[in-house]
Amino acid sequence: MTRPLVTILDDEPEIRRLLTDVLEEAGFETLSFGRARAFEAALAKRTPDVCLVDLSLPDTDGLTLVHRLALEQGAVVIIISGRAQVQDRVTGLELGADDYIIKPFDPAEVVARIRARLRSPKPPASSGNTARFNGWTAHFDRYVLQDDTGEEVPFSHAESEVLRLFLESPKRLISRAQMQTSLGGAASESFDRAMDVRISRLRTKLREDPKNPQLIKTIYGAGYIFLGDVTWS
Amino acid sequence: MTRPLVTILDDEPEIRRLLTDVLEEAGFETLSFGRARAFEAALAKRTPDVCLVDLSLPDTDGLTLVHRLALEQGAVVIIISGRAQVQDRVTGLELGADDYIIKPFDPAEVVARIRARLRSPKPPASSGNTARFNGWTAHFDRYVLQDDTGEEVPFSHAESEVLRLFLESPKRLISRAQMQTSLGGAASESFDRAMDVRISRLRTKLREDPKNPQLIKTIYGAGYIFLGDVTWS
DNA sequence: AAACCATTGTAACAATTCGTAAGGATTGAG
DNA sequence: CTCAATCCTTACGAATTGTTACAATGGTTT
Repeated sequence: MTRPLVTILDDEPEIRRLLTDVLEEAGFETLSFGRARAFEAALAKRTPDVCLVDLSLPDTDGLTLVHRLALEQGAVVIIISGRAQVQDRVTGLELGADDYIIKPFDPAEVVARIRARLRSPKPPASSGNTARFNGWTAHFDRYVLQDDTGEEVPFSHAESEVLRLFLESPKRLISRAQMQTSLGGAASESFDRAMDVRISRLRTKLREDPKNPQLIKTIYGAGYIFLGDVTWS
Repeated sequence: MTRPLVTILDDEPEIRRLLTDVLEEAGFETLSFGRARAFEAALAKRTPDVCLVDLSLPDTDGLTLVHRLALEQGAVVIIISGRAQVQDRVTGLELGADDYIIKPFDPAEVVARIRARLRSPKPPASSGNTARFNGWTAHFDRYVLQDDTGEEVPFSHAESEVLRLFLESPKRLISRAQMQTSLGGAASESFDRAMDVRISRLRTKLREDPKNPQLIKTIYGAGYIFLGDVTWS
């Protein structure tokens, strides 16, 4: 539970198994995925400390994923790739990866490099932490909402996940299933009303009129739409 | 702002010249040495930001040097070695090196890896043991916190580890798992509550309001964020 | 329109996670 | 060995979040 979480994203099951074994042995918690979508779904549940990513994935642009991981999530990102070209390594590192390991790799070296990265912390996130919308300013670094008069309303981590999802996709329908996977991962099978409760609590903090919400609108049978005009800074 | 200083320690003149050229081109200041003794003499003058070290040096034990550089000087240490054995890399990284590049190397990759390391600045270890933040000055050499009025509050070693971790990564979510590895890392199992206690004591010394902490914020289920504006010196 | 079912809102409760006081184990100095 | 300092462990109260239950709402059928 308190061991560092390492996520493995690679489409080869053998690689996943090898890494899982050696990392568990080394005292890490592991989660492995073969597809980027499943991986992203799990991200919100618990931010991993280290992400091992293979770039040659079938269903996404790996470099974009690396960029988002490194900058927004603040995780240590290590690319593991069969592409041995120097240019690949350089661009991978420039995009924010913390290390680049070439296949075939030695498991012991992977462990050593992970440990080396965990020793030195990452710099503070400089941007992408604040969003303004309709009289509110959301400070995701401080977990605080600020209204026009400067009054502050704190929000929790669970609420921040929902709010961030809305603010990243304003004026677009977000289905319940989308939220579920985006926030809860492969959660409980029986209906997860936790999402509704999160949104309910968020609405309260945004001082929405329950009868006539202006910002978070419910689309019966489909999902939710966030109707604010969002500016990130 | 001055350009980052990269020192090159390698007994092959050609390698030194190649690295010097490419690093100067990339916007770094460089100093190169063929012997460890000359290198150490130069250390006293100005601590480099990055040290490129070849392990197979004639006049010293390279690994010891790496260890001292990494721990005492707080520089980024990158080993460049012809020894390709995995075990060499693992021990090099475990001794505190931040990266390990194998000869023959591509200059562009060396530059990319240096840049990647400089993105996350290493904590100043022996030089620069003082950090200022929000009305406080932390003296890690004396284990003392000083407030604006000059009043001093001593803190213990355990507290200093936590505080240092926070001051190195301000405004970033730090997971408990991350803390565990950063603070000694060994697999003491029920470490979880001890961490809470450390933070609790630190908060008391920083005179935080337990109901509304301004500096060390708890993110339920996720970790902690230190919200100070930190300047190291 | 009324009746009916599906979906959503939310209050109340339970489970989980966190804060911290108190006591005991460990370490180091004399 | 004793004492003192430090730090881990334990234990219990507090805060946050998920779950359940039921009311309210929207849509559909009769």
